[in-house]
Amino acid sequence: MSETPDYKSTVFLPRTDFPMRAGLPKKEPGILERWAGIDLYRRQREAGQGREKFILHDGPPYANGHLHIGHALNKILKDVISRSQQMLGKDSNYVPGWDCHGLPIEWKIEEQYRAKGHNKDDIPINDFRRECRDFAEHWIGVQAEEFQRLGVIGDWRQPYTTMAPKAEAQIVRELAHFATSGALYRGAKPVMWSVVEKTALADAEVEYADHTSTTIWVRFPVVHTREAALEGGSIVIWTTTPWTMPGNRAIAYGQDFEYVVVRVTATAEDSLARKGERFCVAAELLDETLKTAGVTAHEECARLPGSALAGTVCHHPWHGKGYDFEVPLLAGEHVTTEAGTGFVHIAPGHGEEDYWLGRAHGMVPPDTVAGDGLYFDHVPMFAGQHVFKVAPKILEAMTEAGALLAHGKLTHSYPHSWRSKAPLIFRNTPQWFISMETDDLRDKALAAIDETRWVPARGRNRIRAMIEQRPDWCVSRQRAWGVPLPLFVNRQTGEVLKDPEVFERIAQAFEQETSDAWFAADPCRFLGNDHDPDQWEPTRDIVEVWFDSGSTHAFVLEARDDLAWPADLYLEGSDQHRGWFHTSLLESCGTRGRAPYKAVLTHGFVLDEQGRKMSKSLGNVVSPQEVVDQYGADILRLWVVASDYAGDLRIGPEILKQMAEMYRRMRNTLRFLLGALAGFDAATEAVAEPADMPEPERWVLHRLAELDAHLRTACNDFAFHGLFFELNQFLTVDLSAVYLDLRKDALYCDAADSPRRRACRTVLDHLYQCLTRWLAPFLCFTAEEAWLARHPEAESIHLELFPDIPATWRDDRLGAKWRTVRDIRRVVTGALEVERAEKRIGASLQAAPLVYVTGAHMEALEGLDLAELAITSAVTVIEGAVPEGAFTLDDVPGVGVVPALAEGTKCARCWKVLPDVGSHHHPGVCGRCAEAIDNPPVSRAEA
RNA sequence: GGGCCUGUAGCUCAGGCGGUUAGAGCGCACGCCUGAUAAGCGUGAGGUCGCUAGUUCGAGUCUAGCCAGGCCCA
Repeated sequence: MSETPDYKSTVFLPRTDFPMRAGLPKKEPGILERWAGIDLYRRQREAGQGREKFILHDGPPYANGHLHIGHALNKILKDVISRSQQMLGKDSNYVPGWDCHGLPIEWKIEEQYRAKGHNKDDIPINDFRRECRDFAEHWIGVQAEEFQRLGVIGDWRQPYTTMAPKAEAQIVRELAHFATSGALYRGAKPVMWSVVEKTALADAEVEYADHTSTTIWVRFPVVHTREAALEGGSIVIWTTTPWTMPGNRAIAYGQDFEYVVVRVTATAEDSLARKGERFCVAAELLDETLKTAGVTAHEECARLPGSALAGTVCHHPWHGKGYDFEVPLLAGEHVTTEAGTGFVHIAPGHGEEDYWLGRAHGMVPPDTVAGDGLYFDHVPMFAGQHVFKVAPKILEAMTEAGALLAHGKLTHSYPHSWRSKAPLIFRNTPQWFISMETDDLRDKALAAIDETRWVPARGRNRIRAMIEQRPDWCVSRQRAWGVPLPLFVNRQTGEVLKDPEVFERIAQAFEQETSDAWFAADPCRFLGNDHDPDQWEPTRDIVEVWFDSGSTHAFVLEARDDLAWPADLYLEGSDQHRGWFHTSLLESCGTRGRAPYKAVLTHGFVLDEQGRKMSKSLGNVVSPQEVVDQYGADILRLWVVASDYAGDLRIGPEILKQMAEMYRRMRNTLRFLLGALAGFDAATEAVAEPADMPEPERWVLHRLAELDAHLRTACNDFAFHGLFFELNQFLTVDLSAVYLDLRKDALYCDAADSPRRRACRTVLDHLYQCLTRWLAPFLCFTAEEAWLARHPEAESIHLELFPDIPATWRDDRLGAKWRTVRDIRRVVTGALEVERAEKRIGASLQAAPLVYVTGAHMEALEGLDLAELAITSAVTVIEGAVPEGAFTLDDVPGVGVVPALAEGTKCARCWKVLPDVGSHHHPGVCGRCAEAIDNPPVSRAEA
């Protein structure tokens, strides 16, 4: 017996330098450098010349800290969409931007001054603003680095910012639009006010905490009414803020509530109620009110609907003591019957809803409380007193007036200052508003909502509801860091100067010198010769930052030649229905009559693995920097596209591990393809037509055609998680477990130029071409790495397009046929597993089972070699009844497998067990292998 | 407190008009291979479909309420 040689060197094993382990955290920065080196962004623009544009307009993040996971989600999603549109054949130009003005930065700078012992008010305003500007500048640099590390491609050399001189200038022009149309007006609004810090607070500065308030039930004597039962009686209101009583100007009732008028017939000893008096409260709250007031017996005089109260007028309880006005009853939507009396006392200077209700009825809010919490000198009875200490005196005065029906204490959730923790008050302040009605802004916005595509569709309802009921847009802020409100107000008439030339002079100055010019320059410079500076007073407010970002469409999309207006897509978290989507819509509808976007995509929020909000105290915060350092940006990107971001999404250690697992499968598939394609030359080796290929190859091409359709749908719908699920399924089930597994034999052992092997390598080449390009928008680093591994001379996969899939690849009949084939295969592998467990076989090539099938199955196997499919050395297929004892699967009726060992000897080269092994001139091998050894590949690359 | 939304195996997701034992991949357990090898293949165990009522012959799928969580607003 001759020695059997080692044939391993004659087998075509995979050869590639593409490493199994990615080492992404180290590798990705190198790829980024390469992109910077070839100026990939610029090359993409050149490649996109003349193509249809796709403009995803970036919603500007706020420049004040490191990125968190929500930023990463948002930016990666934008990048993935932008890149996929580019590869669909468009010119997808993405210009990132930043929101720079506003409170959080102002706070930070204030804090720095305080730390140095300076008072903000002592600093020249433009020095202060300079520091804010520098601060924003710094964080823009940091965030730009962090975004780019995630693989986000865009015009990082010329991003936009809301504090750029051109942006500030355009914001002036946008405001001029509203000012000249008359939509901008000066009004008054109660704002959350801290009497400790003597300043208005923004929403973000307010926190809610428990607070104990004095509650009072107060009679308002009725002086005019249509209801006889009310004559001579009183309306009882309930409030938790007695200090607002001097500001009372009206009483609100619920239009649809039932009210009842009662006469008191008996009272408890300490009751403030009087026998014989009549008063009115909501029927639902009568019992509680009577109990609180110590009324022990009563009779009902009348029941009436809320609507009957219209036109009823009361006197203020302190009528005759300086409060000599009428207090009308008004229908109010915010009245509830959850607590109180069903009547809400209205102080238009001290509550948002009060203000708007008063405004709707032409009331001018009275000024009652100064910034330090003291009543103004002109307030009768309480001048100079502090609102937080006045409750006992109010009670006393009410009692004296005979108006107090009851009082108590209530602990409830109440707004407090974030800084001082002191309770807040609502205080009336003059502000500038853009009217929702004057110029039909509300109607325009609602119409624009209908013309916009909202993804997911529910976004439409959400923003619609907000626009329908939102009050006028308050655009002024009493702060320092922002675009100055560029208005001149007539000192006598209060009228706004509407001269377009003045606005343009302001804009020009801002464009030259930033908006600091407003504070530095003499007003004459803007007013010119036509207007007397003694008559016109410049405003000292700044523009609220939402107006800044709401104008980005103007100073970015319209201003840049390489972009387009309106945008194809705005894409932000669902909170932006109230934010950027909302203000951009209003701004654009007000100035241009339509939305600045054609479509709006929203994603949810990132939560931890348990679905909870991330917080430092819970210790469940996942930072993008950590993920990038530990796993790499491609893993984070995979997480984004594999998640269903229509709702909230979760991230945590286990989820990331799973993503890394999925990535491994993708990477190893690419690696296998690269290895198996070593030396493949499509020009000489490829099989052109599917018709000339074996069926497994045609089936894979069919699956690629299906996936291609799915990919294009996913890109157009901006929804990728279904695609990634199917892609993973394809790689795992179709390729790794079936096609690649069964083709290893042909790839490794067939003669280099066997038709079967050539067809297989052709398909592997298609697989490689498709997978690398398909993955490019998503796993932008790995796709590039895999692309360059095979095309070292190429510039970048990101200059390629998605491949065009020939229509001939799609074969739905074959797809159906293969579902049956796979069923049969499952029965065979199941049967082999039993043999394996019984230690009768190890490798499947030791087996040569008998497979019993029906006629239908026989048809499905037509043209196929079941042994090849099942990776056994032989198979005998028998059309006929399944014999007793054969292996079967419940869900594959009609198929039975009787195991048998393959006959013959194991081929030393291909490891199949075959009868002819040893009968050829090369010892220990089968006929095919003997021939393959004699016909080594022609090309050197193949060797 | 109000508006919008979410809740199917450990994880990510499927489950047209309500209809037999609720699916997949990953992970896990066990086994195989040792020519994709810190890889590959196979088999298996995992679910009161958030909870409770109701409609129905029949509900993960329809209705109501509740619970938990998220976003926005107060």
